[in-house]
Amino acid sequence: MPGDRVSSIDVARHAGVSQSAVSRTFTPGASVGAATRAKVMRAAQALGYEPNALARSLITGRSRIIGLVVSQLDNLFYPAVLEHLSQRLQADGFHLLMFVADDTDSDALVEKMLQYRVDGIVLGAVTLSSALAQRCTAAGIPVVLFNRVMARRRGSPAVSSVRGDNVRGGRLLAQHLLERGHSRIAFIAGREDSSTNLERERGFIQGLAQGSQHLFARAVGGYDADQAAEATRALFRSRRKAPDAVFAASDQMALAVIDTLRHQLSVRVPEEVSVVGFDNVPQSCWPAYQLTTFEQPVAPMVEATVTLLLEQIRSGALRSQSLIVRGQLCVRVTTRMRTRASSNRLAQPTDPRS
Amino acid sequence: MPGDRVSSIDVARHAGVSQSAVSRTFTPGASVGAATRAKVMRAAQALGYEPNALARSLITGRSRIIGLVVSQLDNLFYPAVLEHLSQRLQADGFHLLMFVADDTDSDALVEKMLQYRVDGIVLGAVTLSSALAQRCTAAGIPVVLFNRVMARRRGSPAVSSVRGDNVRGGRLLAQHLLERGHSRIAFIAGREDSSTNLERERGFIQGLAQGSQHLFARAVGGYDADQAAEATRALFRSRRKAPDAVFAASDQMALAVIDTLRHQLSVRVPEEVSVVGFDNVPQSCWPAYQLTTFEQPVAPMVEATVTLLLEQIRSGALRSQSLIVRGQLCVRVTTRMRTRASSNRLAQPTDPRS
DNA sequence: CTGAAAGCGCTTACAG
DNA sequence: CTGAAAGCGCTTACAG
Repeated sequence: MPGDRVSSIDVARHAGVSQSAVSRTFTPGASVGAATRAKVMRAAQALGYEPNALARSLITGRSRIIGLVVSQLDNLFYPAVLEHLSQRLQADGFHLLMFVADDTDSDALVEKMLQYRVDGIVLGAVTLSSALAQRCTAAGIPVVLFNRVMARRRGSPAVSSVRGDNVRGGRLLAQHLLERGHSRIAFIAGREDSSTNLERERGFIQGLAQGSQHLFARAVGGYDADQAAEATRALFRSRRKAPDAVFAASDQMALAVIDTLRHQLSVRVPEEVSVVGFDNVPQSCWPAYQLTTFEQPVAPMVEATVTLLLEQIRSGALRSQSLIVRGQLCVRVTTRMRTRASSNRLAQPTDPRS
Repeated sequence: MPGDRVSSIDVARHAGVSQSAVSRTFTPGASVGAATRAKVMRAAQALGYEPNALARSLITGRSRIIGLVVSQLDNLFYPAVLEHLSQRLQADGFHLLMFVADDTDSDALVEKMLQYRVDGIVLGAVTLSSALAQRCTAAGIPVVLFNRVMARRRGSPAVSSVRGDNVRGGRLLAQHLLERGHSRIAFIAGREDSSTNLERERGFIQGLAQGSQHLFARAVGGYDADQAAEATRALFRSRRKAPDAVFAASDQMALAVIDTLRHQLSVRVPEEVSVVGFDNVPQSCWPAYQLTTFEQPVAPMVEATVTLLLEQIRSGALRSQSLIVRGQLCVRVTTRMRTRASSNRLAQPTDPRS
């Protein structure tokens, strides 16, 4: 089989130079004479030589592999993240090694990552316990939590993280709903143990409080479309006690809420009920929805993650840093227009649009 | 830093055994005495030892890494594929190394994959030229094309592939539209150079021909939502010459077609126009759409891909095989009900549902 | 079952 | 600039 298993020694022999010369030719920045380099390149070409990155890693102690742990790729937010992250890393000569967290065997997962001697880790799995991050940090491998933070515990080292502005987003969403004159505002939570949900809910409640309101109703959707639909049915079981606005902690859930309202409960959005989400996933601007939401900007979040990671890899020192990436409110059409009396107390539950 | 850079020699010293004994303890199937194994395990635990997979790969000649080349993760079909594939491979002790094809530098991409000594490659990028597959095959690395086939050229070796039943799907979709009494049937193509589009269109035209019809109109959407929307506007520019049914070569495009029809052109689906797609992506069964489509079954396709790949890796022999995975027609509500006269000639363009 | 030793394919001081 | 040599951390015949 041509091209199979050719090593730098083969190339050296073919070119009539030392093996070191071959290595140097393929090491950026190493000093090789022009003539030598030319001979090596010719031989390499002829033999179809590619340096063995595994052997190189063994000696340099750098694999240029970043471990990526994901759990729910069905989350509409992640495909774009994955593509950006992979691309961005690739541009710097790093590549992602994928690990899927199955909830069950997170120990085996860490072991595998350590075995591959990954240079760094991006943790994008909601479900994963902080133990994983701890263990990798203990092994001296930089870890960046993506779209989540770790609950601080006494004695535990801090772990770097990059996330959207959940608290501020929640607050702005609440303000927006208040401005639009809503007074029966419900919240559908994501996974209750997740930092994203905690922060979004906190911000939202703060925002409501600024308008002297509190949550009218609350249900749990677990960041899952089916659960969110179920939560919606529960919230709207009684017409009399139904909310006039819903904040779902993710776009994924918000879209399910809208669908359930429109197609199953025959409730008009936004005429009868306003719905807002969080993330600004691509689907949220589909014409069928045009969801009002708070953006988590993929590119800046990826950029921040890569910066944090590479900075630690290059310096060789673990330095914990929490980055919050600013996003903005995207007002579209799933929230009704302003009522004449936009003070909360006097808000009219009717639709002023038409 | 604890746990940093501990090798089998460190463990051997700590346990008072030879380095070979340590290696054997971590090699499934190797013969080690129970006492030795226990000592080794204890020492390994104490030192936080994990065998270096890179060093192992160097000597075994197997990296247990599969290169995955993707190009458009925005395609709604791929997130599920990626998750399944990664999970399935992980169960067999393999992991995916991600490569994003940027259209521009596919040579550098192949080089990188060869450098990492991947054991196999899954090519999921539409855009990538066949040259890539050729080169990897030439290097003795098993390649499986996912969701595409390579145009056969004289002298070029065949490359394995796994795909859905595009031709049959296209034909069944055409039959379905004919049964529903349509007579002005349009097609919106994906990327015209892709094998998926070629096959789906061929099957569709065959199906129409069986009902003595041919394409009423044709436009190109390039598997892109915006382009598909544009194509829809072009197709429906003149009400008189507008189609009464549209087959978009992917669900992604079909959903965009429906949105454009409903929200921009005020055309009712399915009352005035039926729309069908291809893939059966998760979004196609969202209540807002309930798209009639032809399924590409993710799990079986992934399973076939893994089988093809691992079989070649294990045997060490490249064996080209083309697998077509059966799917089924998913009839939902974007196609109108049967007309009384279901013969094509006499089909009524009115909606018989209500 | 166990250990000593060779070797996988590289990088990188060390001399020259 | 160039080569000889050591060594990264493993696996695996080869003896015993």
